[in-house]
Amino acid sequence: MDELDELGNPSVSNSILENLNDSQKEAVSAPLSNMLVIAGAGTGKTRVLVSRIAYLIKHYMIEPRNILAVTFTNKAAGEMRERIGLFVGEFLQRQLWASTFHSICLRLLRAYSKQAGLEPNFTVLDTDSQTTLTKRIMKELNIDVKEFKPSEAVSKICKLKEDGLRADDYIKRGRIFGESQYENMCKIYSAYEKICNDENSVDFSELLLRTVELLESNDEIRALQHRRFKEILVDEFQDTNSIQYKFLRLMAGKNSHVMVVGDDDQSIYGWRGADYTNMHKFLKDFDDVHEILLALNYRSSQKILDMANTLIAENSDRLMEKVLKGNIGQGDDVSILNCSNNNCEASAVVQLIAKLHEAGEKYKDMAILYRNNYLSLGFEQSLSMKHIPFVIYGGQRFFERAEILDTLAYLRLLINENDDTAALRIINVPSRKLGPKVVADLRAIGRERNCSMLQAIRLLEAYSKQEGADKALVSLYKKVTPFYNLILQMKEKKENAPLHELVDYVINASGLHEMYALKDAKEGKTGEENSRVSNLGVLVSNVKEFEASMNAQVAKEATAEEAKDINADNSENTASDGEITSTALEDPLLTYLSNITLVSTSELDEDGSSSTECDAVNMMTIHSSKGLEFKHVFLVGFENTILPSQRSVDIGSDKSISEERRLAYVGITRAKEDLYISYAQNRSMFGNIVTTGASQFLRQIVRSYNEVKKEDRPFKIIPIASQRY
DNA sequence: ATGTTCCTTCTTTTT
DNA sequence: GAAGGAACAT
Repeated sequence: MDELDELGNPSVSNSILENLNDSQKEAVSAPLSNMLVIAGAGTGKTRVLVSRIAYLIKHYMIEPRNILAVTFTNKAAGEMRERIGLFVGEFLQRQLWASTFHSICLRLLRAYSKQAGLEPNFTVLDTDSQTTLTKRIMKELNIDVKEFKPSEAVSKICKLKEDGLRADDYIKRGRIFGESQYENMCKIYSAYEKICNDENSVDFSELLLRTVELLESNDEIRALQHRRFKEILVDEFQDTNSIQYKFLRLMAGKNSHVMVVGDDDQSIYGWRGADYTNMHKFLKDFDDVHEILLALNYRSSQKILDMANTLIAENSDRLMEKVLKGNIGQGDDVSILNCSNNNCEASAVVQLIAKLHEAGEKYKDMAILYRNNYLSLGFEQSLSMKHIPFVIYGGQRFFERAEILDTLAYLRLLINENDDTAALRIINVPSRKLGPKVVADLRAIGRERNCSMLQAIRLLEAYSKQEGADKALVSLYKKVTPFYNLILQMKEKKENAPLHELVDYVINASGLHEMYALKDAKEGKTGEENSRVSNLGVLVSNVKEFEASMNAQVAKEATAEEAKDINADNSENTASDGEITSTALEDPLLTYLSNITLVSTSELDEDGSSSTECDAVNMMTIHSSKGLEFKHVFLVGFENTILPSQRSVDIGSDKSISEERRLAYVGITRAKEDLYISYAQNRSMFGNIVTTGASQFLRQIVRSYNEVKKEDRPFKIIPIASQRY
């Protein structure tokens, strides 16, 4: 290649386009325009996205700071940044925004908190606090939390926010035909909104909604974003919900271009609002959309792809029919294991794993995928019995553990003393003899004076020093004094010590350490890897890690500032959005807490450590396997009532079954070389034995090969009889 | 205020 | 079958 660019230098774009196929090249090197890339499973979607960004920077000379890349998970954002760094170097990579919808909104809201109607130190409400808060509201409104579950109310609030409806809008809208709990929801939502505002906190959907409202109402801020973000790229576009779509439309200006990449066949989050028809809408709402299809699969053998193609062809609501074509050969037959019950399914799978390992395969190249978390149990036991190492992804998450949430509640209170939700969580944890009575008294004062519990205590402090103070109030103050002093001491520590010392102090001074040590001891877990005390330790080291990365970032930002000064001539919008980049000036605790709520999982698995390096069999739900690939895949519990789930069958709509079928499709397309699909005729579930049998999806696949000679089918069915191992 | 026992519930999950 | 929550007793 001796192509030269306009300046007569060898073209840098060649190295970016190297090793891409024609349609990938077309996407990466397309002219600056709006683009919809439909990328089937394993067709190099992320690669195209990363290469496109590199191409924008190196070929079109777009400044990294004018590029916004949106992903769904922090993990995906991190990977993307890393891979872009390989192309354009770390210095340029650091200037571009690559993060999740929620992180972007958080950043914008911090920068424009005043315009968005928030105090700058607002906190992000995690799911647990959100449910607790809602429960509290429902109890105060005398709504039966058995009949109408707080979690249902929470998801309703989320849905309403996703539709852009505030409590007032919801009340104005009135009840929709067939809508249950409308009157209750009106009350709950109004109260919820008020408390969040009073407590200066926002939940996840609020991050999006508030940003959308800000951009809609503030022409200046919107124009600023338009000037800044010339190129916007979105990964996993089939997973966007309506408010995220709205956000994208608002962020894109007349002269910006948006490139979205997605696969409607892999849309498996419809149940939480994702709407893959946004891909369709995109074509209508954005001008001159350049459409590109990636169908060449680099991941799986043809027989695996044939199974996947046959399955997904049954879906009638696809936006586009895609037939995945592989380029790594036919491969082996897919094995379908017909097991008589779940126990022999587990032993058969484990035996196969052992056999593969004996043949020299690595455990970490194998994965067991299942529809529901509880299905992992039998496989865990069988693997343990054979002393085969395994890692379970998902399950209970580190930042959702009680001991961690307790610690975080103390920390949140130090940042934002309006946060009654946090205060209520820990005022009596560990026990300080501050029961419901004391709490009710404090909240009564709070209501009267329109302030939070902590501020109520402060008022009490001043009041009880007065002559002739009310005895009941003085005794109330005496009761809460130790707690109040504890918080004051923590605040002092916060000012005078590094973050990790503060966290360590909070854990010990609060008595949480002692309390959880006792609990561990009772369960005989002292010193164990997963004990509560060790989790608290992990939290402290996580804070240390965060501090270290913050310090590194501050150093880098300083050099970046210098560089900016040097190129000051090209600074049309340097000053105008400078405030967004100044994360370094923020309170480190505030930054840490926001990060925690937005980042939480994935990097830290259930041990709280990043244990990716060891050779162990991977176990996870099909949902969490999206985007991953493994040499050998065991797709287990491929049964009626499980996949498709009973609930989706009960709903009875094509839509709900289609999503389950896509889920099965995602599972199948994770496999590179070997795919084993297993099902049991009988399964013991929740204590009793249920007859399940092969999934309707499997029967459909098999049926469609009825006319094909056995040796030409892409699969073989192997009966596994009940026997003892 | 707290410890005990019974009863319910039981997708998928990121942010 | 296990875990978390609510009602009940201490």
